[in-house]
Amino acid sequence: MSGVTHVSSPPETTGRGTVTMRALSLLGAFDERHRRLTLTEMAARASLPVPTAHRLVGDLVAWGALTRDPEGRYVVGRRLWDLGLLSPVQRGLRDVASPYLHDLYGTTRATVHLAVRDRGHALYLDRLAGHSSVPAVSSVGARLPLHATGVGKVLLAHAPEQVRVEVMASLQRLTAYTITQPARLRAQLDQVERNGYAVTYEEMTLGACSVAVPVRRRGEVVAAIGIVLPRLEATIQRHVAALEVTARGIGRGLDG
Amino acid sequence: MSGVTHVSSPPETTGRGTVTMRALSLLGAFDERHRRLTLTEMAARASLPVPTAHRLVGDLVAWGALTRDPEGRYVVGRRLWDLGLLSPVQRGLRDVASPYLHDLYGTTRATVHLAVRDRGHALYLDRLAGHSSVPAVSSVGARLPLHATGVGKVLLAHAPEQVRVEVMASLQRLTAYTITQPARLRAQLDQVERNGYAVTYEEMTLGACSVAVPVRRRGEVVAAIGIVLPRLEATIQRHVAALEVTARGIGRGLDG
DNA sequence: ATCGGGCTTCCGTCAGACGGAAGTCGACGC
DNA sequence: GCGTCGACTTCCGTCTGACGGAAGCCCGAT
Repeated sequence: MSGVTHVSSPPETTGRGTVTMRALSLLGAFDERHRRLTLTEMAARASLPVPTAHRLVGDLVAWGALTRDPEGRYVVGRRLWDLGLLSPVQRGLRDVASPYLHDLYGTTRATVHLAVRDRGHALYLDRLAGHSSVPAVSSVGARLPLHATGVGKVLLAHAPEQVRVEVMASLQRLTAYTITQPARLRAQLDQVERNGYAVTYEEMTLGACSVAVPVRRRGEVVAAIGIVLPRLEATIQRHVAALEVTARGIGRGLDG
Repeated sequence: MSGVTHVSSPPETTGRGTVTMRALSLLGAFDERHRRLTLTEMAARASLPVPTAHRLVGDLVAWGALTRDPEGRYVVGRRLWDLGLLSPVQRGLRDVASPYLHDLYGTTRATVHLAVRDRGHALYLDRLAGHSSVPAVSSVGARLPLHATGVGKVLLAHAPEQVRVEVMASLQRLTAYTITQPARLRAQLDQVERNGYAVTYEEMTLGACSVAVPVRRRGEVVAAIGIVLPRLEATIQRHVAALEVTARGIGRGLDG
């Protein structure tokens, strides 16, 4: 470790693109809405001629980045799943937090979330949902808006001003209760910072409220945890207490 | 979907290898024991000249397959994590099973495992461990031996004869209680098949016993779930009952 | 100041990528 | 059955972008 300068950011010659980039763009053809693709579809989504895609995909399959499902469609392979788990995308955080979250789930029996901020979104790192939990849109790996979720508000309240400005610029309405006025949101964020917790009332999904608190490491907010409930009533304080215990546990775990 | 023939398996010209393969081999340089690598290390592990690796890694970083950590080392990037989650590596199974497993955890407060057989190993797809749970070596994505774990024995008992033979050929000793005699193991597997559940007594890790049952989909064993406890005593039947309820739930969920 | 290890840039050579065209395969309709 | 169609796979002549040794750079250690 020494001469760490920087990888020359891609000049993007707008030409053909390197072979590597082309191969990667084929992987990029997969997303939440496209988990199974035919060769032709992949080629189209990656803007590559079919024979070229065919060659590259051959390599990807040989290595295990892709596999074919029973119908012959291509799907993301096991090897990428393995690699993904290796990613330090907050891996330390997930590993440390996991037992605490399960304990919390055991206590509350509510859907539990662990999220970090990824640019202008809340990135869900873990999610525990029992069977009887409130149905929710979240899932591990999902990116949800910062302004309409419990963990999102916490993360936003502790984000740099620049991020807040960007997010405020387009507050998408998701339900009748979504906060779409920048001023109101800003007021809430101030409260979140003061109170140390955030709440939402059906702002993301009807029938789902949430409470969330920050996870701090050496004082700095590194993540947020929250629970989702059908309604909050007067139970907020109790939940906040449980969440805070958990958050402190995780914070300590991160240092150890 | 039609002319599904087959991707010509790599003739492996033993030459330089395609660009794509080289890029992938750089990703392959990462594993559980090498999560953070310098450029030079990656190049060495992939048997590539440093300047070549540098160019390829540049692309991988630009695309998001790799990132640099604060110290300048390379680590698996967020985008691969995303992709990995997309992998159908039993994704349906994990998604369906998740709530059931959480319920089971809520009831037993023991470490809960969900695993499938991957060749001669048990591949752990999910793992719930509370804080007070028995410390265990397992983790999501891990591959553990079939002969020394609860879920492993279940999966092995329902595996094709060929797999059983292969596994029997080398029964690695892990603790003083690991079963290393093929005959004894085979007798146990017969019992597992008859009884419908498997148990282990500190065969993988000292201080950790386990009970496991198969998850069936339309009669066929597709996975196994199990719990880990400090000891089993006379509680086996109760745990088996809880596990079976869960397994049936998952099995039904898979069909729905 | 000097050294060494690792990262980055250069650039002349040429291996290997490229992709249009043609061949194959299976499904479907008549 | 036969023809059509869509999708996959193979071929192969062209030529581009990959290759990697050498040199330069940067930083920390001596």
